[in-house]
Amino acid sequence: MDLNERKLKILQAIIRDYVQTAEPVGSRTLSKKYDLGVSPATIRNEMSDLEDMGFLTHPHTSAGRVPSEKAYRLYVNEMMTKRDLSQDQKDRIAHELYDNVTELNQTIEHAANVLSEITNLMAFAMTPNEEHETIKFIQFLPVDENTIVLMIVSEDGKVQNNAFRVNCDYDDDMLKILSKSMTYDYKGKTISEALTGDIITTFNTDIEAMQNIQRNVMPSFMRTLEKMLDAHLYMDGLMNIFNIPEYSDIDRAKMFMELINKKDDFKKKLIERDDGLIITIGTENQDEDMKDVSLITATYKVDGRTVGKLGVIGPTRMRYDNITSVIDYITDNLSSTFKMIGGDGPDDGDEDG
Amino acid sequence: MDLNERKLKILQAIIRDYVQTAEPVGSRTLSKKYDLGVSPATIRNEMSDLEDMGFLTHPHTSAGRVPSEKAYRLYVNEMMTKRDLSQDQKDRIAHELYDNVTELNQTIEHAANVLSEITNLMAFAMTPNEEHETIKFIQFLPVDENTIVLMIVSEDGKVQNNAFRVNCDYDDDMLKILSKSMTYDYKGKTISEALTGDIITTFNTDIEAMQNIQRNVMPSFMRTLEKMLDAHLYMDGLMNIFNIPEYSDIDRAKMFMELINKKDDFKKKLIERDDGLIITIGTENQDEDMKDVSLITATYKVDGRTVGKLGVIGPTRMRYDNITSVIDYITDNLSSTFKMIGGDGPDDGDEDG
DNA sequence: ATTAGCACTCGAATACAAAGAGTGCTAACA
DNA sequence: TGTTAGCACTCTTTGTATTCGAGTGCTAAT
Repeated sequence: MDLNERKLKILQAIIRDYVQTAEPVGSRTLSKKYDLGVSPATIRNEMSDLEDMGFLTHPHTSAGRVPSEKAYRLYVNEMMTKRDLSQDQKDRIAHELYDNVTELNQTIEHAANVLSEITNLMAFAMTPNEEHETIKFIQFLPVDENTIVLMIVSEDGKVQNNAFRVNCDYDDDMLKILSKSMTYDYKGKTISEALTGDIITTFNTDIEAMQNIQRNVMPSFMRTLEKMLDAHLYMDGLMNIFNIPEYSDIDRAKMFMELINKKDDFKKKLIERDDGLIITIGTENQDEDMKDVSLITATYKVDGRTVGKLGVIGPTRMRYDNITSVIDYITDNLSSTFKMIGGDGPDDGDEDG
Repeated sequence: MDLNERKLKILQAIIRDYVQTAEPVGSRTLSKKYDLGVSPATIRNEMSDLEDMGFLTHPHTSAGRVPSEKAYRLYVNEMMTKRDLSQDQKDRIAHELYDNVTELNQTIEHAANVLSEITNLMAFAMTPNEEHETIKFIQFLPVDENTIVLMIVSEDGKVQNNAFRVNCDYDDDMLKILSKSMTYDYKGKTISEALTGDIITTFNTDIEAMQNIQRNVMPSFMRTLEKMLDAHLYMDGLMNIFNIPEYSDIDRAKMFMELINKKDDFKKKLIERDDGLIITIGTENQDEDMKDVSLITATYKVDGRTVGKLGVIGPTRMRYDNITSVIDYITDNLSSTFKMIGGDGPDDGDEDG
């Protein structure tokens, strides 16, 4: 049996229709709605073949056909064409990503937001994983006699601060010396390197007190580095699941919510995925509890380096063509936004693998 | 007609039962489950009276009785007794609020988390509204030739930073002078005062360039102040709604979600509420779309000053006694935690209204 | 004043028939 | 030989009684 032109055309029509209506598609409706040039009976025969080939399934005898995962995969690989975004959509995206951009994280949050609004799905965006980010400077600031604020700034201008308490004496000058010494030693190192603990700061003035305060400060310093390393995951469009027929059953809705509510797990899954535009359909996700959702992720770049991911998650029945087009557009725009924010001097230097 | 002892006892039993089961309570089940010492027929008569008095309603003729808002209000005002928390609950709360506490915000987030887990409702916690918080110092730090990081620290050690771009020349020393001068002028002022724009910084060295950079920096400074002022709202336990019978209908679940998903609106509602433990039941909420939920909020304090709110939201049928006890316990513990973090030197000084 | 008894009500569950959408097969047709 | 009309068959959905049960409200007896 051969996947000839006509079978493809019929399969495509079924996918289109099912994606839109979420109802099994029958031969009669198909022949009425789409101009296929053959009778329902012929379509039925072809459908039967397509089912034998594994592209369609049958909820029960007297129902229409539903595309299988294999069909979606074929569609995504072979039949899908890139859509142009409407001017309105383009404007909305540009508005969210370019207007009033002061902070990286805010822009990424906006990206998740606009993606969910356009696709009507649950969308997410992850901030860059800072592993290869280099430290620019470190500063300790006194708040009161036992609270210190630590601030770490990376080359790209990302800031992480942390207030913590210590149980030893210190004064303004000591913190200044500490800041200076540690900046001297850590500047240019990546965060991962800093976290190994191999870097040891020594002081010209070998006052006991200096070493003491440093010892006291190190745990918080490490924790702050860890926090800085940690990618932040923004999610948006949770509400959309209430409009998706697949989740009109409260139990299914719950399962879906549980899946993405374990944020750390979900983040891990995202980090593990390959770069570029990746589509995994149903059981293609090795994860048992993702076996009837599809996940689309893409990476955005800064200075040609892959830094963050964004995407959508939803039922396998989704508008793969529209969604991938939107994601493409957003990642492109994000990347150019980040060229703007993230230091324009292209410090094209050593990037260690 | 008089709300005698027996009526109260029956009403209380009905409330207890309904809160637990979410099913209308009949006279027969009531007499079986609770030791009221009277027959179902008597209970029926009393129920009828209670209905006339507005404490019970009747979904339909042949159903049991359901407590009205008025009944819940009576229960909350008169019949409710404070519950002791189980040791397990106390331990969980202590664990979340005391262990590994380095940051205020994290502790508040944990408070929302543990509150939702214990009550099985949607819980929230709001960071202090910083209106009366005073500024401790202001610091501008260079990142690269046109990106500056601004950091504002309050007396209580809260930090807000912001990276932004400016279009004028500056160097390290200029930013140092700027930081020093502005700190001199703003130190001790509340954030609201700072936001009025009445404070004008002048420079000893009247170099043109200094004034120029300050002009460039002010908009971001103001925005950062605003951000600092903005209370952060943490929510937790959204998933719980899937286990609440009232929201087993997908449309109701959606309505509820929409209510709390407009985070800014919700935040505003919370800020507007009075201090202390406040319970509003159903239509007692002036808000139309909150007419069938109950909202319980409480405030926690730092140094005797009311600073933040937390609470739960859910169907009017909720365990008011358990919940208020838990909230009481958490706010007490939060307050003492914040005595710990927020500078132990009691700087009992001028607090301007 | 309390309670047993009983008729009555109304929603929920059950059963069953009819309708409708769709398939699969067969035979006729171009 | 590929295509199509026709028809029996399947299975869900919808509608309609019918029954069941929990519960009320009233009355009369205690």
